[in-house]
Amino acid sequence: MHDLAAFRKEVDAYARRLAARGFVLDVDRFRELDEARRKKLAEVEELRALRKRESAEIGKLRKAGRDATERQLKVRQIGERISALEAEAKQAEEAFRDFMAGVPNVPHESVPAGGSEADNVELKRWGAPPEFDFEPKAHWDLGPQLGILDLERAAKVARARFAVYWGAGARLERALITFMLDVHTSEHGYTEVLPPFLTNSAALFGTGQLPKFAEDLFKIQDEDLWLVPTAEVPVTNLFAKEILDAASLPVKLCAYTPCFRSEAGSYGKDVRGIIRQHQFQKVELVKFTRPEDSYDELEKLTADAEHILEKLGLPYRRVVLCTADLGFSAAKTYDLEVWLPGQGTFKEISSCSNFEAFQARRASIRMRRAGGKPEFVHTLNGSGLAVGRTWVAIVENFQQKDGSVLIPDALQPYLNAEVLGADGRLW
RNA sequence: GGAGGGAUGGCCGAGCGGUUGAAGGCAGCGGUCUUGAAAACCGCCAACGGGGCAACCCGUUCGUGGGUUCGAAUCCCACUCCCUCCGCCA
Repeated sequence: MHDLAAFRKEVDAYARRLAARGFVLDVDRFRELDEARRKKLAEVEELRALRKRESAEIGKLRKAGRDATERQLKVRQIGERISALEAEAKQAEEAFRDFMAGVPNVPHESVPAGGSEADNVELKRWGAPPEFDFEPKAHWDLGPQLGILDLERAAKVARARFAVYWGAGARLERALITFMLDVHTSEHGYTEVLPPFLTNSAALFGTGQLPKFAEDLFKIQDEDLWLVPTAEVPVTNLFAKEILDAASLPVKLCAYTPCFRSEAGSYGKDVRGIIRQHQFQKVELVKFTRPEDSYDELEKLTADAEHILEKLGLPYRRVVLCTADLGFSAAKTYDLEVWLPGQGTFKEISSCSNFEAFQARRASIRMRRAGGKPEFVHTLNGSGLAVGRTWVAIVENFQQKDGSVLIPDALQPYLNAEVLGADGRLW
């Protein structure tokens, strides 16, 4: 959601910036809806002011023991007109709000212009892709071979695009979650939270998944509850409708949750293996900052996510998304892409964004400086990291010729092992 | 699921249907005092929307949505959430 006063004042500038990300703002429609709404509002308010004055007069008359029947009749008629006008005003307000709710955030000035994801810009690379003296396998071959990944049985108990991890595979997933949370809390200063895995629609509106992207979500039947597509939703909304002390910012939270996505519209993409699943595990980083600090904090948050990859020795690159590839709520996004030898490509493993005040306005997350007025905070979040894809990256990057997988040093204490043997056991 | 109690400003908390946007306290801000700080004392302090260059004016908001009334924080109905007790249960 945008700052209405600013938006109204500079609609054309907003339209230009929105066009850069491929969104066509209907400026005429905006003006029409905005003016209609304000006109109705003014009418209603004028009548309400009149009624207020008249009612007070009646109060005085009656206190003085005088008759006010005539005035009462008159005010009753005003009341009827108010009711009628209120209904119209409400309708105009809703039409306007629906319109605004569908307008995405505008890209930050530092975001490269582009027409598609092909225009995203690589900013850095870390680590060298491993060299193999054999043909490296993809995880969808290696996992089942080791007996640690089972997609057939997952489809039996759920459906396609779910996974069952067995033995060392399950342990590896769990170790990664704990490892990531430990690093973020003890080395990067985040506070761990364990939020609900279901949220209501107000929370999803706050972060921007609703109303536009309902088809990407799983919903509980007959309840106002949805499975979380990312911990961003429950964690960002933790402070919805609150006013934080500016001195307490930035607030840095990290959370593990499973994430549930219907993946409607992604048919044919990443069909093999566990790259794209209806359920996956993720450790998420969320920050609430003062507006002037948010871009510095985005750099730090992204570096925090990168630190996990570096500790695990996984080669990756950082990409800044171009205007066309930006998500609905984001003003700027860095994607971290990990090298996957089985597929010979970099694959997104983390997405770190600054939403500026876009989510804060939708969810009403504010702060107050000493003695000042409430101001909207800036919100940020990023994966730190997607656990399932980290699992894939480890299995594919550290595979040996015999099918065993070397465990990165940083993870060894969590698995109490140095290698995941060709027999699927940890040694 | 059953019975009862509750929801008011950043926080706590009062509030006969008619200058109540709402007492009081805490916190915050400004000042007096002090070498400085604390204490004490004085003053200021809700949010959102609309209008205006501005001073300012108007409206809305006391969990949410309806209703009664000339007029609702205050009365009625429904719902949501929280607390206590009972039942069931990881």
